[in-house]
Amino acid sequence: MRGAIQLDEHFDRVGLRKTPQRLDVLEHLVRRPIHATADEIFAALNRRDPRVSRATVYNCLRDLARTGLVREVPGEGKAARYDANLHRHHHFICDVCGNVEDIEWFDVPASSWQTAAGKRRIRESEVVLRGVCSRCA
Amino acid sequence: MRGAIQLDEHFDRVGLRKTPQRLDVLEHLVRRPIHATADEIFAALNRRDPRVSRATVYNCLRDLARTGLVREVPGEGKAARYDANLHRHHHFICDVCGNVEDIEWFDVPASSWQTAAGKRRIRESEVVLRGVCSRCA
DNA sequence: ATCTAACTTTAGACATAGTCTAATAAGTAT
DNA sequence: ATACTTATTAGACTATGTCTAAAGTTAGAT
Ligand SMILES: [Mn+2]
Ligand SMILES: [Mn+2]
Ligand SMILES: [Zn+2]
Ligand SMILES: [Zn+2]
Repeated sequence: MRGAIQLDEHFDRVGLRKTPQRLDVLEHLVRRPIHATADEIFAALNRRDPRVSRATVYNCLRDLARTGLVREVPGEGKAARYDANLHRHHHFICDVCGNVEDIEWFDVPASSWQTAAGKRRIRESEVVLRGVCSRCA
Repeated sequence: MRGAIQLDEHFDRVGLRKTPQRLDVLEHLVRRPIHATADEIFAALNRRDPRVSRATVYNCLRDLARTGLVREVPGEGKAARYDANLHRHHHFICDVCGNVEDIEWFDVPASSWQTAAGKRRIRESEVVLRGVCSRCA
């Protein structure tokens, strides 16, 4: 889906260099799809290589997000959570443990929000489901 | 809708005192329904009465949220935004100016998410619409 | 291959957002 | 009035995020 070739293309297209740090941040998000915070990523990468800096993790996330390789997940927590799952999907937030889980994409038809949206130009609609996850049930 | 009597009842029911600070925080959210941050509320209240403390604003928001008089709005910004509109409604976030606007409630039918939600027990589903607001268009 | 300019990382200072503590103030019960 | 509970306050403290300047790295030109 997003192999080495497409990554080369992407970084080339958006004018960013394919650095080890950027790949490490991206790989962490891909391999542990738990919608990690910047600090969780920093802790993991810095444990394996103490030279990696906090600023770099923030820089990488900013650049990866700006160019569309990752996205920020909406939610109430105080630390931003990131997502490398680029398939269109929604999110579920557990009332008990706070974990953020992916929900397979389903469409909220324009007919639902058309009237309520008025003159606004709608680009996308994401659903945030809340409740109790299967583990906490 | 939420007059003095219901407020008395509410504070009584949840075992909180109806203090001036709590009422001021609540009133600010009601009268300027722009989904303000804690710091925006603190700045406004502190300007009118320099004795009001930052900690109190955070304490009030925490207590009002815990007892259901206000709620936190989902979004990517780094500061939490609060909402005293207790009607069920969705939100729109402008790509350009970042303003958070209310969207009249519409239902995302269970049939939409039932399959994707699996074993999770769903309590509510909120929609976050994104695009360009009427002012930025 | 070397040079050069642009890009990136890094440490740490700085800024913003939020929590906690201990003292004071305000309300409630006896 | 007194004792007790709850709430507010200032400021210390923690957490999250941004910025700066120096050093490291890479791509492209010569
Ligand atoms: Mn996701
Ligand atoms: Mn709202
Ligand atoms: Zn859970
Ligand atoms: Zn706008």
